[in-house]
Amino acid sequence: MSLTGGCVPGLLSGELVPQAGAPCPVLQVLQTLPARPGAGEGWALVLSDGEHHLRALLAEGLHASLPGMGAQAQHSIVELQDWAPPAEVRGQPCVSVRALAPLGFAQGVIGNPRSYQPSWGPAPAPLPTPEHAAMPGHGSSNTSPLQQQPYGALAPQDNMARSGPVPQANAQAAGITPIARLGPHTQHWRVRARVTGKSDVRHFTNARGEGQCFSVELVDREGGEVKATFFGAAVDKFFNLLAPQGVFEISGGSVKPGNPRFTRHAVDITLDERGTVRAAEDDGSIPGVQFDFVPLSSLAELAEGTSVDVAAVVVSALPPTTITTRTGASRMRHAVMLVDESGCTCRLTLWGAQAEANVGIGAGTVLFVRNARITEFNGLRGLDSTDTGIVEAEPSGQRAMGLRKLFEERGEDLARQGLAAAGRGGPRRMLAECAAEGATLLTGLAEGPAGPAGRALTVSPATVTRLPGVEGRPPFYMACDAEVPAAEGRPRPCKRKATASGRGWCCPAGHQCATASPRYSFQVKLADPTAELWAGLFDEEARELLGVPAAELSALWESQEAGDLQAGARLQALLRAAAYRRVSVRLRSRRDVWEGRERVRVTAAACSRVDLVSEAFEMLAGVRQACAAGALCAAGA
DNA sequence: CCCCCCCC
Repeated sequence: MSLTGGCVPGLLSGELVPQAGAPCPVLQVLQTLPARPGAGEGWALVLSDGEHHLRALLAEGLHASLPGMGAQAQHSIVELQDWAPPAEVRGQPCVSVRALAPLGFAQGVIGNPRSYQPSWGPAPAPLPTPEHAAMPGHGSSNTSPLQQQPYGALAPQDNMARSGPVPQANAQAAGITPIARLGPHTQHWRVRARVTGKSDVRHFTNARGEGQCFSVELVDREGGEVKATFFGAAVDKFFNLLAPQGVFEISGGSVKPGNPRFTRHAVDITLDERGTVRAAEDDGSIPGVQFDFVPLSSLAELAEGTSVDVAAVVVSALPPTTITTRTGASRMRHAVMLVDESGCTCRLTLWGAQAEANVGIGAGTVLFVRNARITEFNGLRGLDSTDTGIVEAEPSGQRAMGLRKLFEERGEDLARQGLAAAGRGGPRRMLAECAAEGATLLTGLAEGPAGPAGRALTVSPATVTRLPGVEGRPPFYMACDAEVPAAEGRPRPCKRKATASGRGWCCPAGHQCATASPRYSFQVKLADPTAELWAGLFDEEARELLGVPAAELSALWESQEAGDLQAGARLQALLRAAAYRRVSVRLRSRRDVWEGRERVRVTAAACSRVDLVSEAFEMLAGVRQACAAGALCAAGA
């Protein structure tokens, strides 16, 4: 079983029609999405023939023929059994599917499917495959609209004469260049586009002196997207004019290849004061903001810095804070934890204007985020808002409703894992890998700028096989309550080990306090099928494991010391309940010197009970990968 | 021509 290579152009041109007795086109589901993000009418699919992809609308009720409309259907292989000729939906040709059947699953995306629109890209257009030629209705495949043009060879007027899967009903107004046809050296272009994102003005200093710029994200009626950046005097001329959601004709700038580090598009536009921008009539033919959602589960596989769109619900949020940047500027920051239907959680940090515009978001808020950047902190993947991105809070539609339902059903559960969630967003490791990381540290080879510390690795599940007992050293210490200035925000407690001194407490930092607070600190033994490892747990992680705060346990401990047998029994019960518990832990190895000898200590940066639902999703993904050994497995196998 | 920085 393989995909019907080359059938996408046939489907979009209307040349490929359902025919009794003919083989059905076989396609891969790249994405499932509401037909109109935010408007909630039925479902659409992005389907791929391995070379190109198209949007397909599903007839009512048809989504039930797929194994699931969330993460489950992604990458599945389907057979199109019946469909209507292509029609234009919001400026995009779209095939309406009347009947389809699932055939199986594949591991990841097959081939390198690209947009069906004629493109100038450097890679040669895929040629029709033999299968393609053999498909009924494909007799004209040698007139593929995807033949290449050299860079810059395409003058705007050529566009009109060129056949292409963009229906001629889309014929451009005179002199308008489709964004999709902007090549890295195209000159004399004019685009008519909607502003879907707009940055603030950025001031900078470089070799040429002081400068300023701002950027807008644009989409045109064919769905082509590009970013335009205005420099110098063009900022004063056009910043106020270019209102978000407005439609404008823009020309007089230069087009250059997009640097994938800085843009999600193939080319970038830059304009100076010689550029022109004028407001154009908004006749509704240009789509609004287009989201291209990816599941949070996919973030682990994407490169850091990649720009993505996500649809998710907030399960917990820290209060927004204002931080001072290295350059002394002040900037609002709002970190929230997201979950989506893939079952994965992920941090999202909103910055600056995006944070200010959304200060009210919190647990239960559904967010559609466009153009979020994948970042990593302490080895944990997360998302940051970007200046031309979009954060849409509480969108309408079916997808948003699904997320609200997810929050209602599992929100409390997920919020408890909250910002301490271990395990999401990075590949999962086994304990043997953590042990190996520690061994490398002892060689000194792994020493990075952060000193003798290894990477934080997520292990899930690991089983707690040894805990402190009720005899000997208590599993907590008395921490100094003195307030010390924090890097940002409110002062934090000193937390150093305090010793009783007269009526109060004192600590190695020289603080004298009336009170001190118990905090957990103890070692546990963890086991998984590959290794056993001792790891240190501090207050928050230990509390996750034991289920009670250190103050409660320390009170029992002291009563026990005073001979209270009942307290002793309760203490024992608490510790026993945590034994053999399965946890997700984030472990970091550090090298230090103790009693003259170098050693490696492992501490838990996060610890939470294994989340069975997330676990199930990941196991399901593993089963699929195993099934897919070659490429595919039979349906129902 | 910016520029992915900002914070835990």
